[in-house]
Amino acid sequence: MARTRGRRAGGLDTREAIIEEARRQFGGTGYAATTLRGVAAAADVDPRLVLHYFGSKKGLFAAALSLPVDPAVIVAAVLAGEGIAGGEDLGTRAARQILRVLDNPEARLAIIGNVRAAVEDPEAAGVVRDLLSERLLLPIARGIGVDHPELRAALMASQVIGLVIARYVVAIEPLASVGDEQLLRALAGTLTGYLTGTWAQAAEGPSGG
Amino acid sequence: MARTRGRRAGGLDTREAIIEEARRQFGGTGYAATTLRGVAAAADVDPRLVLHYFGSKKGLFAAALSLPVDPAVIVAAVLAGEGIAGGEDLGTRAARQILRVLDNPEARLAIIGNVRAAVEDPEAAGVVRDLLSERLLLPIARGIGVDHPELRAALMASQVIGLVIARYVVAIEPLASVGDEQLLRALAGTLTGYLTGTWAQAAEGPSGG
DNA sequence: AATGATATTCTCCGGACGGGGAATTCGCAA
DNA sequence: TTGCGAATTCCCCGTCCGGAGAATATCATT
Repeated sequence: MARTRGRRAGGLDTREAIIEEARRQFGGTGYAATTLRGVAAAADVDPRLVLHYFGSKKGLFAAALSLPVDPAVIVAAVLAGEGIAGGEDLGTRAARQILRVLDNPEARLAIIGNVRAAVEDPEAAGVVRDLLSERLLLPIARGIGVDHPELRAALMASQVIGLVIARYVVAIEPLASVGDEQLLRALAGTLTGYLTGTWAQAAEGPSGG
Repeated sequence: MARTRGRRAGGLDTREAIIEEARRQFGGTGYAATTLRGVAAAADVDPRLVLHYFGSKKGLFAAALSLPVDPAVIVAAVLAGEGIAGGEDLGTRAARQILRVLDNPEARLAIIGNVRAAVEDPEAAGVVRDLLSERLLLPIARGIGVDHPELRAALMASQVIGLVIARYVVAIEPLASVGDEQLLRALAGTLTGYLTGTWAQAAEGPSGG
């Protein structure tokens, strides 16, 4: 607990410390359960300072959990296979990119925080929907010229969301601690099925039982 | 808004009305965002009455969102294929049962509420983990005698969780409004892959990078 | 008709939260 | 060395929440 009022001595970057702690708490406990007071306490700072820097709780959230990766880059990597050993199928490349992003602790916390917020708040849900489905997975599905690209993208999004929650939030074992190679193969199979499977044709019966 | 104090006239089942409204709110907005006062207001009742019946907010949650289906029955149905047209593979039968449960509005709200709560609260996460993974999907994986049943069950759980969130919470289109037949085929493929795929063998290196 | 149980409400409390006003102290430039 | 702006703190407010005590009206039983 700091005591003396006024500006602190030494050039410590307090603002960055607040952001870091906010990332940890938004990612670890969700939007609603994270309080300005809690972040401030953990960052050893007066709550008013958090507001001073970020204006509001939403401002803090936006500052802390803006994605440190560019979706377009990932899309290009998946479609072209650049920087990856050749010969892999599309689903494997997509799975590899997704797991690679989730391996970066900063990006992982940001993604978890956003997904958690999406479950809590409809507005945040829109952000996740736009980013994950429309900006990341839909371009991939469109890029390979398959039928029903939107549905395929949405299904992939569902698996990615489920993976994030099951592995990092609910922590279902042994999924939470499984090695990346094994997880990669499993996930690749699912994504391949969603991307290029032949299940997408509509049934003939109008309301068959 | 009711006004007169004391017991109401007529044999209306107020308790059931409260449970129904609680189910709607827990499922629709999550645990934290649901308030006793909000449920009480929607049920046209004094907040104290909710506490009188259920003791606490957690008590209300438990009463409202206890699953109206028995996991063991579903497991048996999937493993034996009873009541279902024969000749279907295991993944299709599992997918069919899952979608069937999600088609029941009461069960769906309960499941959504539990999944939402699992994302918010670690304790609720334990409940979901236990129910979905250990009581439902793990017995299925064990029942068919395949390797790594725990991992297969966890992966299936991740897809089910993701489906619930993507379809009903985040409402990603066209997944939210796709027909059951199409969704069944897509989901069946994934579950079959997780249940019987050959990806589960471990890599040879003990800690290879 | 009396009586006890139950359903239902009103009023209140302590605590936490998001946010704002204003004071204090430091860094930096003139 | 004076002064301005930024950083940091203390104190405050209104609101909402979960929950408890006590009063009142109806139901069920005798």
